[in-house]
Amino acid sequence: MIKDKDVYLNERVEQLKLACQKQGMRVTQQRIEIFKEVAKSCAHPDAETIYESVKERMPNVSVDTIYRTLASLEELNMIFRVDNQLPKARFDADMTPHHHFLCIKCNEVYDIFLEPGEELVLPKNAEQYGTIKDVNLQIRGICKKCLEKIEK
Amino acid sequence: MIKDKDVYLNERVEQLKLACQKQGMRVTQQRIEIFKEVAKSCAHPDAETIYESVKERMPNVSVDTIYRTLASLEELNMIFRVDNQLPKARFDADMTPHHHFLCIKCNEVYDIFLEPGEELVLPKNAEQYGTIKDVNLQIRGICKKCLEKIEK
DNA sequence: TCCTTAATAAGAACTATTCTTATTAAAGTA
DNA sequence: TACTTTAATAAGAATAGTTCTTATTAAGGA
Repeated sequence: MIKDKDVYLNERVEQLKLACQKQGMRVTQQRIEIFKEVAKSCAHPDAETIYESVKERMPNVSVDTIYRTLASLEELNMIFRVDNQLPKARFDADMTPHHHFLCIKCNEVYDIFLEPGEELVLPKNAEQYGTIKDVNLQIRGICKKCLEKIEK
Repeated sequence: MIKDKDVYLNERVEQLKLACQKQGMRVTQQRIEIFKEVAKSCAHPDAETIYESVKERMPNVSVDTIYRTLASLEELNMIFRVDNQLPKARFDADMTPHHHFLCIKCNEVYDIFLEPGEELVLPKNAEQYGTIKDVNLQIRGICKKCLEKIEK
């Protein structure tokens, strides 16, 4: 049974509200709009993109609020920053464990989900360095779309 | 038989010279010094750190040369950029395949080498996204040193 | 409804990096 | 070895992404 996108989004917004209350953080309109913008995108948007979209609905929103809010959403564990070597930070609101394929041509980020039962095996001596908080597999390459363009 | 550090460094500098010649790039003093600085460090230094060190031997070296040279060394496949979520890019001259443990407290980067015979298993559907050029496993956590500090 | 203060808007400031331009030096040639 | 060409450099200005400062607003408890 496939969950409706709006239902999913509403659920996540409710989670955000609860998380805010738990942390004594206020549930502001900006926080909700910015979170929704990340949560409904599958493009792993950067701050500027989020700013442009949110501004359409909230014309007075400031760039600073975007950055500040993204940082607070990160602290609340509602979104995370996707590792990349580009100057702009990119964000992802899908907190289910997954990895990423980054295209070195178009900078698109694709999600890689493990198949059921599949599990990422860590290097044997990974734990000797300290307490592991987060594991991230980045696969860099040229995506199918770009490969097609090159062929032409 | 453990290879002497200086021997290793000289070997790598020779590789750099060959790579430059192959690409029609000039073997400049700056290129060599900057490369050596990255190659002899195990701290995955950032551009500023490299600049400060190189400046001791070449007082007139410019910040721009550091960045430009690091980019050209990257193109020559003599160094690479370590993924991280911090504002400063960090560099690694060890091109043997390995992964990283990043401490979220002190920002130290530790190398994780696979044991002989060990191999990183990629997600089954990783290849469906395109041609893979590079695979990178980042493990984020709190390093032993920082854990000790916290205990005290 | 009022009050407290966390969160915000606006724009200045900052930091890492890149660009511009005149100068230097690598390396091929005479 | 000196000469020539031009890639690479130094210096500092410029830019891009992000963060800070301060006055104002609004969330949410009283």
